[in-house]
Amino acid sequence: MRPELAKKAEKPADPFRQTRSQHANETAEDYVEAVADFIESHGECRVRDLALHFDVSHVTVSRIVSRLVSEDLLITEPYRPITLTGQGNQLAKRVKLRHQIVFEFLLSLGIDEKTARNDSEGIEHHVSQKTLAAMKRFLKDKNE
Amino acid sequence: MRPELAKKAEKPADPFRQTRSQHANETAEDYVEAVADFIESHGECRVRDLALHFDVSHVTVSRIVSRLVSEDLLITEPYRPITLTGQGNQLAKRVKLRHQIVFEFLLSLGIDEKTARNDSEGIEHHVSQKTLAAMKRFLKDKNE
DNA sequence: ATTTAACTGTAGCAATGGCTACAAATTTTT
DNA sequence: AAAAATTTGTAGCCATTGCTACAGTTAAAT
Repeated sequence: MRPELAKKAEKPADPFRQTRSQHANETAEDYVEAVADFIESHGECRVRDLALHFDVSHVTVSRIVSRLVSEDLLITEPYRPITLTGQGNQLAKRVKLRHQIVFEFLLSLGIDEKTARNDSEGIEHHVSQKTLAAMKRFLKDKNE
Repeated sequence: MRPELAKKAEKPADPFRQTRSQHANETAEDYVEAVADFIESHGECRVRDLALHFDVSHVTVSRIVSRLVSEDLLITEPYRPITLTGQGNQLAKRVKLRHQIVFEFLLSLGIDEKTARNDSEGIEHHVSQKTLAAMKRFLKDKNE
Protein backbone atom coordinates (compact mmCIF):
# COMPACT_ATOMS: atom_id res chain seq x y z
CA MET A 1 0.00 0.00 0.00
CA ARG A 2 1.04 3.56 -0.45
CA PRO A 3 0.57 5.18 2.94
CA GLU A 4 0.40 8.72 1.61
CA LEU A 5 -2.99 8.00 0.12
CA ALA A 6 -4.27 5.31 2.41
CA LYS A 7 -6.48 7.27 4.75
CA LYS A 8 -8.43 9.29 2.26
CA ALA A 9 -11.82 7.72 1.64
CA GLU A 10 -13.80 8.09 -1.54
CA LYS A 11 -16.18 10.99 -1.21
CA PRO A 12 -19.91 10.39 -1.01
CA ALA A 13 -22.03 10.99 -4.06
CA ASP A 14 -22.97 14.48 -5.06
CA PRO A 15 -26.72 14.37 -5.58
CA PHE A 16 -26.51 17.10 -8.17
CA ARG A 17 -23.98 15.43 -10.37
CA GLN A 18 -26.47 12.94 -11.63
CA THR A 19 -29.17 15.34 -12.68
CA ARG A 20 -27.07 18.21 -13.89
CA SER A 21 -23.61 17.17 -14.91
CA GLN A 22 -21.15 19.65 -16.31
CA HIS A 23 -21.83 18.47 -19.80
CA ALA A 24 -25.56 18.98 -19.45
CA ASN A 25 -24.87 22.50 -18.24
CA GLU A 26 -22.82 23.27 -21.31
CA THR A 27 -25.62 22.00 -23.46
CA ALA A 28 -28.04 24.31 -21.67
CA GLU A 29 -25.73 27.25 -22.25
CA ASP A 30 -25.31 26.42 -25.92
CA TYR A 31 -29.02 26.06 -26.44
CA VAL A 32 -30.18 29.23 -24.73
CA GLU A 33 -27.52 31.13 -26.62
CA ALA A 34 -28.61 29.65 -29.92
CA VAL A 35 -32.27 30.29 -29.20
CA ALA A 36 -31.53 33.93 -28.39
CA ASP A 37 -29.49 34.27 -31.57
CA PHE A 38 -32.21 32.81 -33.76
CA ILE A 39 -34.89 34.98 -32.25
CA GLU A 40 -32.70 37.98 -32.82
CA SER A 41 -31.78 37.15 -36.39
CA HIS A 42 -34.94 35.46 -37.67
CA GLY A 43 -37.66 36.60 -35.32
CA GLU A 44 -38.25 33.11 -33.98
CA CYS A 45 -36.54 29.83 -33.18
CA ARG A 46 -37.78 26.41 -34.24
CA VAL A 47 -36.60 22.90 -33.47
CA ARG A 48 -35.40 22.66 -37.01
CA ASP A 49 -33.17 25.72 -36.68
CA LEU A 50 -31.42 24.21 -33.70
CA ALA A 51 -31.06 20.85 -35.42
CA LEU A 52 -29.32 22.48 -38.37
CA HIS A 53 -27.25 24.72 -36.14
CA PHE A 54 -25.92 21.93 -33.94
CA ASP A 55 -25.90 19.37 -36.73
CA VAL A 56 -27.95 16.85 -34.81
CA SER A 57 -31.31 15.26 -35.51
CA HIS A 58 -34.52 17.08 -34.68
CA VAL A 59 -35.24 14.32 -32.18
CA THR A 60 -32.20 15.19 -30.14
CA VAL A 61 -33.13 18.84 -30.18
CA SER A 62 -36.68 18.08 -29.22
CA ARG A 63 -35.62 16.12 -26.16
CA ILE A 64 -33.06 18.68 -25.03
CA VAL A 65 -35.61 21.45 -25.44
CA SER A 66 -38.00 19.44 -23.28
CA ARG A 67 -35.41 19.15 -20.58
CA LEU A 68 -34.68 22.86 -20.69
CA VAL A 69 -38.37 23.64 -20.52
CA SER A 70 -38.59 21.55 -17.37
CA GLU A 71 -35.59 23.46 -16.03
CA ASP A 72 -37.41 26.72 -16.65
CA LEU A 73 -35.00 28.04 -19.26
CA LEU A 74 -37.15 27.65 -22.35
CA ILE A 75 -40.83 27.85 -23.23
CA THR A 76 -42.59 26.07 -26.06
CA GLU A 77 -45.77 24.26 -27.09
CA PRO A 78 -46.09 21.41 -29.54
CA TYR A 79 -45.34 22.58 -33.09
CA ARG A 80 -44.75 26.12 -31.86
CA PRO A 81 -41.62 28.26 -31.78
CA ILE A 82 -39.23 28.20 -28.84
CA THR A 83 -38.79 31.21 -26.59
CA LEU A 84 -36.76 31.99 -23.50
CA THR A 85 -37.97 32.36 -19.94
CA GLY A 86 -36.69 35.26 -17.87
CA GLN A 87 -34.12 32.96 -16.41
CA GLY A 88 -33.23 31.66 -19.84
CA ASN A 89 -32.81 35.18 -21.11
CA GLN A 90 -30.52 36.09 -18.27
CA LEU A 91 -28.41 33.03 -18.88
CA ALA A 92 -28.30 33.73 -22.61
CA LYS A 93 -27.10 37.25 -22.02
CA ARG A 94 -24.33 36.12 -19.71
CA VAL A 95 -23.26 33.37 -22.08
CA LYS A 96 -23.30 35.57 -25.15
CA LEU A 97 -21.23 38.23 -23.47
CA ARG A 98 -18.69 35.71 -22.27
CA HIS A 99 -18.60 34.08 -25.69
CA GLN A 100 -18.02 37.44 -27.35
CA ILE A 101 -15.15 38.30 -25.05
CA VAL A 102 -13.47 34.95 -25.56
CA PHE A 103 -13.87 35.28 -29.31
CA GLU A 104 -12.40 38.76 -29.43
CA PHE A 105 -9.62 37.74 -27.13
CA LEU A 106 -8.63 34.94 -29.46
CA LEU A 107 -8.74 37.32 -32.41
CA SER A 108 -6.49 39.71 -30.52
CA LEU A 109 -3.95 36.91 -30.21
CA GLY A 110 -3.72 36.88 -33.97
CA ILE A 111 -5.88 33.83 -34.55
CA ASP A 112 -7.90 33.74 -37.76
CA GLU A 113 -11.66 34.27 -37.58
CA LYS A 114 -12.71 30.77 -38.38
CA THR A 115 -10.43 29.17 -35.81
CA ALA A 116 -11.33 31.78 -33.22
CA ARG A 117 -15.01 31.11 -33.81
CA ASN A 118 -14.54 27.40 -33.49
CA ASP A 119 -12.30 27.40 -30.46
CA SER A 120 -14.26 30.05 -28.62
CA GLU A 121 -17.31 27.83 -28.73
CA GLY A 122 -15.52 25.11 -26.87
CA ILE A 123 -13.48 27.30 -24.59
CA GLU A 124 -16.23 29.64 -23.40
CA HIS A 125 -17.78 27.09 -21.09
CA HIS A 126 -14.57 26.71 -19.11
CA VAL A 127 -13.65 30.32 -18.59
CA SER A 128 -14.13 31.39 -14.99
CA GLN A 129 -15.00 34.93 -13.96
CA LYS A 130 -11.37 35.56 -13.09
CA THR A 131 -10.09 34.39 -16.42
CA LEU A 132 -12.78 36.36 -18.20
CA ALA A 133 -11.72 39.45 -16.30
CA ALA A 134 -8.12 38.85 -17.36
CA MET A 135 -9.20 38.61 -20.98
CA LYS A 136 -11.13 41.85 -20.69
CA ARG A 137 -8.11 43.51 -19.17
CA PHE A 138 -5.96 42.27 -21.99
CA LEU A 139 -8.32 43.60 -24.62
CA LYS A 140 -8.57 46.92 -22.90
CA ASP A 141 -4.78 47.30 -22.52
CA LYS A 142 -4.31 46.46 -26.14
CA ASN A 143 -6.70 49.17 -27.26
CA GLU A 144 -4.93 51.96 -25.40
CA MET B 1 -41.39 29.14 -44.36
CA ARG B 2 -38.11 30.96 -44.34
CA PRO B 3 -36.69 30.45 -47.81
CA GLU B 4 -33.09 31.12 -46.81
CA LEU B 5 -33.00 27.88 -44.89
CA ALA B 6 -35.52 25.83 -46.76
CA LYS B 7 -33.29 23.78 -49.02
CA LYS B 8 -30.76 22.55 -46.54
CA ALA B 9 -31.56 19.00 -45.49
CA GLU B 10 -30.52 17.48 -42.18
CA LYS B 11 -27.23 15.69 -42.57
CA PRO B 12 -27.01 11.91 -42.36
CA ALA B 13 -25.71 10.33 -39.22
CA ASP B 14 -22.00 10.31 -38.49
CA PRO B 15 -21.21 6.71 -37.62
CA PHE B 16 -18.41 7.86 -35.34
CA ARG B 17 -20.50 10.18 -33.26
CA GLN B 18 -22.20 7.34 -31.49
CA THR B 19 -19.12 5.45 -30.45
CA ARG B 20 -16.78 8.31 -29.85
CA SER B 21 -18.49 11.57 -29.11
CA GLN B 22 -16.54 14.68 -28.30
CA HIS B 23 -17.18 14.22 -24.63
CA ALA B 24 -15.87 10.67 -24.66
CA ASN B 25 -12.75 11.95 -26.39
CA GLU B 26 -12.12 14.46 -23.68
CA THR B 27 -12.50 11.74 -21.12
CA ALA B 28 -9.91 9.67 -22.94
CA GLU B 29 -7.51 12.61 -22.96
CA ASP B 30 -8.02 13.27 -19.28
CA TYR B 31 -7.49 9.66 -18.38
CA VAL B 32 -4.34 9.01 -20.35
CA GLU B 33 -2.90 12.21 -18.97
CA ALA B 34 -3.74 11.24 -15.41
CA VAL B 35 -2.37 7.75 -15.87
CA ALA B 36 0.89 9.14 -17.19
CA ASP B 37 1.11 11.56 -14.27
CA PHE B 38 0.51 8.88 -11.69
CA ILE B 39 3.05 6.57 -13.20
CA GLU B 40 5.55 9.39 -13.22
CA SER B 41 4.88 10.53 -9.68
CA HIS B 42 4.08 7.24 -7.89
CA GLY B 43 5.57 4.57 -10.11
CA GLU B 44 2.18 3.12 -10.93
CA CYS B 45 -1.45 3.99 -11.46
CA ARG B 46 -4.39 2.21 -9.87
CA VAL B 47 -8.12 2.51 -10.30
CA ARG B 48 -8.28 4.06 -6.89
CA ASP B 49 -5.83 6.82 -7.82
CA LEU B 50 -7.99 7.84 -10.74
CA ALA B 51 -11.16 7.69 -8.66
CA LEU B 52 -9.66 10.09 -6.12
CA HIS B 53 -8.17 12.29 -8.80
CA PHE B 54 -11.40 12.73 -10.73
CA ASP B 55 -13.60 12.55 -7.66
CA VAL B 56 -15.78 9.80 -9.05
CA SER B 57 -16.50 6.29 -7.82
CA HIS B 58 -14.10 3.45 -8.56
CA VAL B 59 -16.87 1.87 -10.60
CA THR B 60 -16.94 4.74 -13.02
CA VAL B 61 -13.17 4.61 -13.36
CA SER B 62 -13.20 0.89 -13.87
CA ARG B 63 -15.63 1.13 -16.73
CA ILE B 64 -13.88 4.00 -18.43
CA VAL B 65 -10.57 2.18 -18.15
CA SER B 66 -12.20 -0.83 -19.79
CA ARG B 67 -13.35 1.30 -22.66
CA LEU B 68 -9.91 2.82 -23.11
CA VAL B 69 -8.34 -0.63 -23.02
CA SER B 70 -10.63 -1.66 -25.84
CA GLU B 71 -9.59 1.49 -27.69
CA ASP B 72 -5.96 0.50 -27.33
CA LEU B 73 -4.96 3.43 -25.14
CA LEU B 74 -4.54 1.63 -21.83
CA ILE B 75 -3.45 -1.78 -20.65
CA THR B 76 -4.48 -3.53 -17.46
CA GLU B 77 -5.42 -6.87 -15.91
CA PRO B 78 -7.87 -7.49 -13.10
CA TYR B 79 -6.55 -6.10 -9.80
CA ARG B 80 -3.38 -4.91 -11.53
CA PRO B 81 -1.99 -1.45 -12.19
CA ILE B 82 -2.90 0.50 -15.31
CA THR B 83 -0.30 1.30 -17.94
CA LEU B 84 -0.30 3.06 -21.29
CA THR B 85 -0.04 1.55 -24.74
CA GLY B 86 2.27 3.17 -27.24
CA GLN B 87 -0.68 5.00 -28.66
CA GLY B 88 -1.79 6.00 -25.18
CA ASN B 89 1.64 7.30 -24.41
CA GLN B 90 1.74 9.39 -27.54
CA LEU B 91 -1.64 10.85 -26.75
CA ALA B 92 -0.62 11.54 -23.17
CA LYS B 93 2.48 13.38 -24.29
CA ARG B 94 0.54 15.56 -26.68
CA VAL B 95 -2.14 16.29 -24.11
CA LYS B 96 0.30 17.06 -21.33
CA LEU B 97 2.25 19.46 -23.49
CA ARG B 98 -0.87 21.24 -24.60
CA HIS B 99 -2.14 21.38 -21.03
CA GLN B 100 1.14 22.83 -19.84
CA ILE B 101 1.12 25.55 -22.47
CA VAL B 102 -2.46 26.52 -21.73
CA PHE B 103 -1.69 26.63 -18.02
CA GLU B 104 1.37 28.82 -18.44
CA PHE B 105 -0.47 31.01 -20.85
CA LEU B 106 -3.20 31.66 -18.30
CA LEU B 107 -0.59 32.39 -15.66
CA SER B 108 1.05 34.87 -18.00
CA LEU B 109 -2.27 36.70 -18.23
CA GLY B 110 -2.00 37.36 -14.53
CA ILE B 111 -4.43 34.68 -13.40
CA ASP B 112 -3.74 33.07 -10.03
CA GLU B 113 -2.40 29.53 -9.92
CA LYS B 114 -5.49 27.85 -8.63
CA THR B 115 -7.78 29.43 -11.19
CA ALA B 116 -5.29 28.80 -13.96
CA ARG B 117 -5.06 25.17 -12.98
CA ASN B 118 -8.81 24.79 -12.90
CA ASP B 119 -9.59 26.61 -16.11
CA SER B 120 -6.75 25.07 -18.05
CA GLU B 121 -8.20 21.64 -17.40
CA GLY B 122 -11.43 22.59 -19.09
CA ILE B 123 -9.97 24.78 -21.79
CA GLU B 124 -7.21 22.46 -22.99
CA HIS B 125 -9.55 20.15 -24.84
CA HIS B 126 -10.80 22.95 -27.05
CA VAL B 127 -7.55 24.55 -28.05
CA SER B 128 -6.74 23.89 -31.69
CA GLN B 129 -3.23 23.69 -33.06
CA LYS B 130 -3.48 27.24 -34.32
CA THR B 131 -4.61 28.64 -31.00
CA LEU B 132 -1.93 26.65 -29.23
CA ALA B 133 0.65 28.11 -31.56
CA ALA B 134 -0.65 31.59 -30.79
CA MET B 135 -0.30 30.91 -27.07
CA LYS B 136 3.24 29.70 -27.56
CA ARG B 137 4.04 32.82 -29.54
CA PHE B 138 2.61 34.96 -26.80
CA LEU B 139 4.68 33.25 -24.11
CA LYS B 140 7.80 33.55 -26.20
CA ASP B 141 7.29 37.23 -26.95
CA LYS B 142 6.70 37.93 -23.30
CA ASN B 143 9.99 36.31 -22.28
CA GLU B 144 12.10 38.43 -24.58
C1' DA C 1 -2.08 -18.11 9.65
C1' DT C 2 -6.14 -15.48 10.38
C1' DT C 3 -8.30 -11.62 10.39
C1' DT C 4 -9.02 -7.17 8.76
C1' DA C 5 -8.63 -3.46 5.69
C1' DA C 6 -8.24 -1.82 1.15
C1' DC C 7 -8.87 -2.30 -3.54
C1' DT C 8 -11.29 -3.92 -7.70
C1' DG C 9 -14.97 -6.09 -10.14
C1' DT C 10 -19.97 -6.98 -11.32
C1' DA C 11 -24.95 -6.24 -11.32
C1' DG C 12 -28.22 -3.15 -12.03
C1' DC C 13 -30.24 1.57 -11.93
C1' DA C 14 -30.62 6.66 -13.78
C1' DA C 15 -29.72 10.83 -16.74
C1' DT C 16 -27.98 12.70 -20.96
C1' DG C 17 -27.50 12.85 -25.71
C1' DG C 18 -26.91 10.40 -30.10
C1' DC C 19 -29.78 7.72 -33.75
C1' DT C 20 -33.77 5.54 -37.10
C1' DA C 21 -38.42 4.74 -38.11
C1' DC C 22 -42.83 6.00 -38.06
C1' DA C 23 -46.91 9.08 -36.93
C1' DA C 24 -49.07 13.43 -36.57
C1' DA C 25 -49.47 18.36 -37.34
C1' DT C 26 -48.60 22.41 -39.98
C1' DT C 27 -47.52 24.95 -43.98
C1' DT C 28 -46.98 25.45 -48.86
C1' DT C 29 -48.27 24.29 -53.52
C1' DT C 30 -51.20 23.13 -56.87
C1' DA D 1 -59.89 22.22 -51.08
C1' DA D 2 -56.70 18.57 -51.80
C1' DA D 3 -52.16 17.07 -52.23
C1' DA D 4 -47.47 17.48 -51.18
C1' DA D 5 -43.74 18.99 -48.52
C1' DT D 6 -41.99 20.33 -44.23
C1' DT D 7 -41.83 20.27 -39.44
C1' DT D 8 -42.42 18.21 -35.00
C1' DG D 9 -43.48 14.51 -31.90
C1' DT D 10 -43.17 9.59 -30.10
C1' DA D 11 -41.37 4.96 -29.62
C1' DG D 12 -37.56 2.55 -28.94
C1' DC D 13 -32.71 1.55 -29.65
C1' DC D 14 -27.51 2.44 -28.17
C1' DA D 15 -23.24 4.54 -25.73
C1' DT D 16 -21.31 7.20 -22.06
C1' DT D 17 -20.84 8.38 -17.42
C1' DG D 18 -22.71 8.88 -12.92
C1' DC D 19 -24.32 6.01 -8.72
C1' DT D 20 -25.22 2.12 -4.73
C1' DA D 21 -24.90 -2.43 -3.23
C1' DC D 22 -22.67 -6.46 -3.01
C1' DA D 23 -18.94 -9.90 -4.09
C1' DG D 24 -14.34 -11.19 -4.73
C1' DT D 25 -9.01 -10.36 -4.45
C1' DT D 26 -5.08 -8.60 -2.70
C1' DA D 27 -2.37 -6.60 0.80
C1' DA D 28 -1.60 -5.36 5.70
C1' DA D 29 -1.94 -6.19 10.64
C1' DT D 30 -2.41 -8.98 14.42
